[in-house]
Amino acid sequence: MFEAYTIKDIAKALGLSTSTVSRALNGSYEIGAETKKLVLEYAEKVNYRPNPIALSLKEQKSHSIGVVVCEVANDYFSQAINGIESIAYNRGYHVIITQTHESFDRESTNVKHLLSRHVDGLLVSLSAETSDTSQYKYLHDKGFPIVFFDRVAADVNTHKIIANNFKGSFDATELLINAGFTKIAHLTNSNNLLISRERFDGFKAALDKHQLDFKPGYLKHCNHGGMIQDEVELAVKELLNMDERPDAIFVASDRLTISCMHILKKLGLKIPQDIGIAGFTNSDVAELFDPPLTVVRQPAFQIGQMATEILIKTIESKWPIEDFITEQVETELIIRSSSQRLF
Amino acid sequence: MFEAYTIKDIAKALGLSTSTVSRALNGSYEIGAETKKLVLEYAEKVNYRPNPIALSLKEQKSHSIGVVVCEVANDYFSQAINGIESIAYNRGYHVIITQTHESFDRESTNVKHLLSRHVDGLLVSLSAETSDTSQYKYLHDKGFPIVFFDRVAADVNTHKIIANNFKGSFDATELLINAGFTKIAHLTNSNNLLISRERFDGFKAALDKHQLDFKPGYLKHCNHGGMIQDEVELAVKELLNMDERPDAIFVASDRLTISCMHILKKLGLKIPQDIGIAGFTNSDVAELFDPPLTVVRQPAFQIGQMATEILIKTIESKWPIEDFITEQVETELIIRSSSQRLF
DNA sequence: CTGAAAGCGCTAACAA
DNA sequence: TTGTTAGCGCTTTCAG
Repeated sequence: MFEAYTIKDIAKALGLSTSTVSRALNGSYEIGAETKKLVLEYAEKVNYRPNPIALSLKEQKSHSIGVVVCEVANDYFSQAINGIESIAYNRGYHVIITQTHESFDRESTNVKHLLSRHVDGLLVSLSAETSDTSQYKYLHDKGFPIVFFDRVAADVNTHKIIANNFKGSFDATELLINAGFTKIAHLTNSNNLLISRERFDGFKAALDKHQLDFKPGYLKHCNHGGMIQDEVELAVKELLNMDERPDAIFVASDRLTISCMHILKKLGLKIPQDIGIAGFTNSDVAELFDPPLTVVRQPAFQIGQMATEILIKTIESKWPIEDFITEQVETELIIRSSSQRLF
Repeated sequence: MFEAYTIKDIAKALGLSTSTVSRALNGSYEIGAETKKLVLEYAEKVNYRPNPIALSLKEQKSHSIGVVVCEVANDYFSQAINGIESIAYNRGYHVIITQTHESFDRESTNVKHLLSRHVDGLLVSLSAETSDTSQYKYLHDKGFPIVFFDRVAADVNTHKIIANNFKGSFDATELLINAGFTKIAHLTNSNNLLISRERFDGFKAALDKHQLDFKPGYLKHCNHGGMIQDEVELAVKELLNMDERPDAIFVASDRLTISCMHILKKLGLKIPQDIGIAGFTNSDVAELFDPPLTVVRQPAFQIGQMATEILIKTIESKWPIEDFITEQVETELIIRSSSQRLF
């Protein structure tokens, strides 16, 4: 079961050469049917498994893919990783996960580490701090397979899988507007991230459509993506202390949404009586919140799967890829009572 | 940055032999200070990184560890994996994660797969369905490094990291009793799992201490660990339909606790007015629930770290390990309003 | 149809 | 102190 039989063992046992055994195992045609059968049966009997490390060394491929995300313990990313693993596993790749904790330095280090591990490709979701994407550009130009998902680099022309952030944001904002909220604040991640900008655009477009003014003071960026509780708390307090206090907040990032809820609770605000809330999150328990939370949910599992499919296809492509695709998937707006206007 | 310089390249460039370069790089003493400096400087300059695959082949070690858990998208396990990664990364190991989805067959397949990948050791948390642990016994007897965490195999004498399930359970149950609940049901995972039995024992001991009868009808097992929503729903409904309906439920597993909350909400029951609740979970948002949920929380991150430390120590031990340790860590009881008696 | 041998990158025993 | 060489498991020319 776990003793490693090698090709050599088989060759010796059967009085053949290693190359013959190798050929038999790989279904080569230039081999006698007899010998082939013999080898296959014996291999089966001893439960022979080729040594993947030897194969990797030979093929100059590690059969592993590197993943760069901000955090594993995050609903969106744990679901995405689930999707990544599910595909990778079936295709014979393993997955090396690294976390940036929203730091650009750690992101760079992780990428270098993954490369030194000779991963065959990279699945990347940028850190909130990242504005310099030159390392990816460099690698991509060299022909190294990279697929971005969710937090993509606008200026690297490779494969990307993203949600329809504009629409997700637009719909949620419009929902708040239709519910009767007129002073809607927007709490979002670092502006470095394209998703932040797209989500802001959706937010803004909904305001425009309904002839609501956009107040710059209503826009708050948490540049550490909610990693630093105090940063979020400060932002929320600033919103609440404004002369014309917002009557609702639309939050544009998973972790931020949760942090925001914690802070509003801590401050003793009633939702939605004191303030309405809607936000991006993939939490499976938003329904259980007090009050149940209106959310924009992304198909994280599928996004992980799609990104991995494309990455592996790129890795295994015989030809240099020229056409890089950007796949966009739809978000889902789940309406609950946190976005009802009750005052 | 990503061109792979090899020892051979360095040797050629410097007019040395590969072995000299190797020795210089590995800080061997049997080498001239001059040469060493030369090599190191050049290696630094071209950013030489040893090929881990070649190393693995040579050392007959993959520098990877296999992880077997039921699910990644689960608060407890995603936190544990976070801990696992944090240690493994620093020690130069990578982590291959596999999921059982609570199926014994998948668990067996995963273990075989990991072995064929030549992982150097295994970090295992059993599936709810697993009662046959012979594959682990077999491997362990062969000297293969295995560390169990959380859901351990009682009959395999290897390293184990577990929470103090008895006490966690006892304390939570006693809390419910002290709050005034007298008819406390126990919703738990498959009895195959030692943690289920330990948690039941803690539950039972608290009842005994307070002279409360244990009603067998109040004990419900969900053998699929909450993976099958209908199973949980049936169990909860059976409890609610009993002649002497329980006035509280103590839930003994992360996923089950969440499922139970979903179902009670769906059935329109008010917590804690209609029924009190406390349960094991590592959710970071239990505070936001309606009502805030009283939980038993495990130090999942640390458990992951400890398990990985011990596994790597075992892997790297020069001597066959004889003494296998079982580390027990304390749980934390976080008291919130779901366990208050309001009727 | 089958075997011998080289080579993937690296280490280590053996020579010099 | 340095170089030569074999070998880790496998595939793949090149001979036979």
